[in-house]
Amino acid sequence: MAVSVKDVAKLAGVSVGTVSNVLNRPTGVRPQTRERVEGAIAQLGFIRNDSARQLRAGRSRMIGYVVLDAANPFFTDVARGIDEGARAEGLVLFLADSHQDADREDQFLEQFLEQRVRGVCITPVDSGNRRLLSLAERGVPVVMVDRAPASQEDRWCSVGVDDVLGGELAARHLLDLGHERIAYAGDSRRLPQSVDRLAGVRRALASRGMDEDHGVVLHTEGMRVADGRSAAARLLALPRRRRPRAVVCGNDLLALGVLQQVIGQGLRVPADVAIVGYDDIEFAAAAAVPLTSVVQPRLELGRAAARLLLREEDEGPGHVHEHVSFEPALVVRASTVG
Amino acid sequence: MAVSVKDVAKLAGVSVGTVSNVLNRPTGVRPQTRERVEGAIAQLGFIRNDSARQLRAGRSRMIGYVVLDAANPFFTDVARGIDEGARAEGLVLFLADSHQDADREDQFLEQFLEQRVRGVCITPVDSGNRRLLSLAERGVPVVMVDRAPASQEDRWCSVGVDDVLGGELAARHLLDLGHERIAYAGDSRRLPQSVDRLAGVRRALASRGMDEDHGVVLHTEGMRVADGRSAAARLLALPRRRRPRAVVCGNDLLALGVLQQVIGQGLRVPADVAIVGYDDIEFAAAAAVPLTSVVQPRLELGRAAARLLLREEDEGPGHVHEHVSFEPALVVRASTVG
DNA sequence: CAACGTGAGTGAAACGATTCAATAACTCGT
DNA sequence: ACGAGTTATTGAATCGTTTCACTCACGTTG
Repeated sequence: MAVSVKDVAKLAGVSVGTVSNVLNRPTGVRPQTRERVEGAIAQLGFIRNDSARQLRAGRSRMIGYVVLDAANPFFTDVARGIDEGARAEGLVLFLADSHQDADREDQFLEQFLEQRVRGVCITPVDSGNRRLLSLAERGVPVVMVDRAPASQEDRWCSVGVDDVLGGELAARHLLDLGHERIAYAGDSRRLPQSVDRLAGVRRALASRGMDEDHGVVLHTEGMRVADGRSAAARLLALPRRRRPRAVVCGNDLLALGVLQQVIGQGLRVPADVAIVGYDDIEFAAAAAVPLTSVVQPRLELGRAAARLLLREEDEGPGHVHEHVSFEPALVVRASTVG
Repeated sequence: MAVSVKDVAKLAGVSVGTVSNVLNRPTGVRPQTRERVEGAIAQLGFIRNDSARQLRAGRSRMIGYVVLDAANPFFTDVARGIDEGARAEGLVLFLADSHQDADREDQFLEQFLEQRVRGVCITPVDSGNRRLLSLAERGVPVVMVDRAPASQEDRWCSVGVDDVLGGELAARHLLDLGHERIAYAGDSRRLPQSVDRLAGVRRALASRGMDEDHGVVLHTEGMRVADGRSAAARLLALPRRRRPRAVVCGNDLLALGVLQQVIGQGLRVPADVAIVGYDDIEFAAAAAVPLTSVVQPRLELGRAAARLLLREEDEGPGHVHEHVSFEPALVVRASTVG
């Protein structure tokens, strides 16, 4: 049924070696022979079997990117950046959505391992994952995406944005507007990004000599729109006096959820509640009240990840892991001023 | 370097066949032997080489889904539906973003072909693509997603929503509100979905005895937010008298773009311009002015696609292609009434 | 006790492309 | 016309798994 190089060789009256040469090193095959082979390929509808190639080569041409939530435009933008870099080297990007679930993440990593991927980019749920270590130990390039370089992390490369600074920018902006109490909404029990952003908020408060009392933490179960709605519900349930009139959100999806809930309750933004998002996704500017948000250079993040991955692959065992960190910036819109 | 079954066999003191049995048919291996093998596997950190398995098996365990725009939440939701179905059968979903570019689409299909995927779901840019036909001819299940069953299309299965009806619902709603002129924005030069939705708008106009004059078509270059902004700019540039005060958009991203532009010009929605979107993505409800939109059952669409794909694979050559069509519905929000 | 079954394990062959040392077929210069 | 040098082609070996016909050792049975 399946057409193989053998069939092509037979039809063209050459050896399999020659067919392979036509496929991989066309120069070095006499034009006349080449045409004959190409004719046979076309006539038979031959298509290379990638499994066989990979088996022989000992590795594939894929790289994988495991994200927390494929429905979050932030990650698709980063993916675009990685894809650009990978494509230039003839590699193909395989996107995997962990839905912020450690088991799924593990499954995907297992898949990647079995597929002998060339490298893995990941924004992990569980960075202590066995297989992740396993990958790294086997010399498969692993790049942590969207994580600021962890202290002693010498197992892999990373690209990230300074999340503490991002949180601080957001909070300082609100403090400058005169807010005395600031809430932070995010999944800070599980995601380091959220932990850092919260730390930034606290740092801003501290730098103005304000203690813990001025901050309220709204822990969420995830970082999606629905989680934002429920966080806002909890916020609004606080006694009026102690309720912060400003919220920093761990990402824009949360912010959109908070916004919906707040408006739905008949309150006004930013008059009654000011909101700062994070990521500045395309929809942030188009929201009911355009969102003030912390911008991250998404495309650059992806490009840098691809660059690091390729470099590690290139350098082999002698490679020294690198950590690239970008700076966030604040975009001010109507959700905080006006 | 790489640990293979051979190494495992040697360490466990059994033959490679037995190792394979432990891996694939654990019952039928004496517990004592099995433990020895499993021990060796753990000790050596053995990991199956999927390329070799696939080569031997003659097929992979992947299915591919080629979308027009991975940043459009509509597609990620459909993907989730497909993923559900595929996962249940032990298959892995591979997402590919064509960016509405025929060349990219073709590249991905080539990849899939070489990988010997088990099936392909696709929302095509170019449904006449050679490789797509090639896939189908080779007996690889192909499912067209988000396309109403084309007339004589007997090459593959399809799942879709009645786009003509969707367009009609949108337009009828506006006509009921008293609008006399209706604009349609979308990439109707390339995307059949958009062509159909436009046809629906026209049908609605015709059913009220209104001729072509009452419709204005704003052709866009794609279906993203930026395309919506430029379409709106063109709309607003029309002489006041002839300018429609209602727009049906080919999808919600376009609608969000239109909304942004219209508001940015200081006009009001829906007072000055009423807007209807399409898809009802999560962000539609959270927009500056919550969008009236045509809902499609995204998850069901994906699930149905997976079901069709698996059925075709199951039935083999005797399979008769099926076409599943869902009905759209309208969700009315503030962008049209209020 | 010979014939038969059964359960456990073996090992060579196969999957399809690539590689590479070994030819074969040329062309030159002398 | 001979050897050296170049270019084009060959085909066996290889990658790691799975499969399957086979062996072997033990009962069971008539």
